[in-house]
Amino acid sequence: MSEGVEWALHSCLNLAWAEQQAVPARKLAAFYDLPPAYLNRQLQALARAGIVTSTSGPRGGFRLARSPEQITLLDVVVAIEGEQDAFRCQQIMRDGPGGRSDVDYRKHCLVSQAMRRAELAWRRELATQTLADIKDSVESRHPDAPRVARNQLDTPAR
Amino acid sequence: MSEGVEWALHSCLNLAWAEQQAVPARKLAAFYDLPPAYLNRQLQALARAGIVTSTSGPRGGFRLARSPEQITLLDVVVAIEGEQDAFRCQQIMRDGPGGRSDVDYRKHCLVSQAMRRAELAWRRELATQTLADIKDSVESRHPDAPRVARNQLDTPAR
DNA sequence: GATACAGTACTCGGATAGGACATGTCCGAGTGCTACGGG
DNA sequence: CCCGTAGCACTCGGACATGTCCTATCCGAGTACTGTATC
Repeated sequence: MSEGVEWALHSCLNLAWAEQQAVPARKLAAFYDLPPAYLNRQLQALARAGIVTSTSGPRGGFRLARSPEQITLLDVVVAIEGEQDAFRCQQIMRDGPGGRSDVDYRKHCLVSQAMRRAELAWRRELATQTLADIKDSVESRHPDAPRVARNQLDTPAR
Repeated sequence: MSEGVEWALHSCLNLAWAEQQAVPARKLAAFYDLPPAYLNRQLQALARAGIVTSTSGPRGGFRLARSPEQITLLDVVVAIEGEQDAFRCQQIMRDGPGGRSDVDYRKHCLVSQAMRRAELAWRRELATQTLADIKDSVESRHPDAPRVARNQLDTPAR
């Protein structure tokens, strides 16, 4: 799995703490000392998925497109990794003895079904947890986290 | 995820139907029209993991190292994909504000914990299902599957 | 006929290329701010 | 003092290199079989 997922999740948390203030990729990258241009690329993926909105120009940047309660971890993972499952059945049974080309073995092959069951368990777990859940957990353990984040992210007064 | 996982699972099933007769990689590959040398590589990984045993020379090949009841899908996946998790925390919080280099954020970072929860659900589902489960399901749905497999895999009498 | 032995064909195992995707970087299009000049 | 406007700095967005891992292949080491010659 791409490490961009980790970056995206932490960045979304920071965006949540930034309230609705637009934060440029440069600042989100500086927060964890990440390559700014590359993080920008991941944030673009989040924008395409409708998780964040982007604004160009000065005072521009990214902000959450909806409240953290309505953003699941699965949303973020899918935005970065893509829709397709990790295990994708190649339907090799079609070339086996008795294989039919008019059968969709992604549904009928029992190996595929078993792997899909595991994949669904994974997705269900990710879909259960929202960004707000993690945010609340962090805040209850580190009450000053929001203040620290805002301090780092807010544009310094000129 | 590597497609070698799919090949390995189907090949293990075929090895189960071959009973304890050694089957060379060439025949397992011919079963689904796969590249023989590359499948051999995957089978080597299974051998290193102790899932199958290998025998060189004529009448040699691979056979299951233990009964299908004692081989979980997780065993096969780990043998091919490796031990490490799909999501591996890079501990970017170490470079963030208040980050400590003496803290293992793979355990303490809540993002990492949430991702790990999902990963554990996935692994648990894979560890629950054994090769025997799939084998029995296939046999109950296609009673002639074992015979077809043995027909294809057994060395023709000379 | 039984046996020893050399040759052979077959198999795994690891070393070796090729290609696809993740990673990382750079520059252009667009936008809002800012400062200046005029009314 | 207020307003319009030109310039500018900043941001995203996509196009362009680089590295790493999956995919695929080939050849050598080892082994069991087979056939033959000998006793």
